[in-house]
Amino acid sequence: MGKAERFRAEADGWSVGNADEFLGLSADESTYIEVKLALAGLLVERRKAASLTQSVLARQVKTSQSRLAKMEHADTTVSVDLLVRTLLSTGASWQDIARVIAA
Amino acid sequence: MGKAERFRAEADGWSVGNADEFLGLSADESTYIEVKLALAGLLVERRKAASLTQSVLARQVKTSQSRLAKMEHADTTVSVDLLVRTLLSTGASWQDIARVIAA
DNA sequence: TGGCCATATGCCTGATCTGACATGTCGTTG
DNA sequence: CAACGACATGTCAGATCAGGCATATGGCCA
Repeated sequence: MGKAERFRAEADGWSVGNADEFLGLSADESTYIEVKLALAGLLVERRKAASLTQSVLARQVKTSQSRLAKMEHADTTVSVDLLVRTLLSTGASWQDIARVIAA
Repeated sequence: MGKAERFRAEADGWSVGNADEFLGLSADESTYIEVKLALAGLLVERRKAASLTQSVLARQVKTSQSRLAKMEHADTTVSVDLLVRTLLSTGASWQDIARVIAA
């Protein structure tokens, strides 16, 4: 990743749709980012639904508020791995995960 | 991870179902492993469907035969991240991914 | 049996990720 | 405006992962 950084800035605000050809991202790269964004979105959604602050949720899932903030923005320093593990520890099921990934 | 290693031995042969309480795995841990196994399975499936050897596919997706072998076994040194990226670069869509994760 | 091919495993090195702290921004409220 | 709470961002040490070489194992067939 790296080109993804420039992309991220634009992606803010959760403009859901097509990341696509913003700047020479291959189809695979943008799909990968979209998956991350989808997972990040689910995380925010779940936290809000439970009306928790980032700090509180962070404590519950054993990470820091700052990392959680990065997860919610699909920061480039956050892997799909971390997102999946964190979602699961918030009680999400793999069906929940599949659902958001399925667009 | 770590407990997961012992688990892996049993998981071989793709006994799909419940990894569950094999040895003190929390629900989250086993769900995480099941997701990995599902993705790994899809990878094998796709490779076989294209009748490629690990070496050939490895070259195509720019990795090594050994790492690909580990991916197909959901080895503990392989992350969900790598599995997802590799699947995408074999041409899988995120729907394909969602489908297998959804059990 | 020996050679060959496909796959699996061990291991090391460099790359990337994770957690956490410190600090910054923004919005609200007294 | 000052103080506060919630969220965002920069940074870095330590942890984990990725790539790939070397080698091992397991068919298969002459």
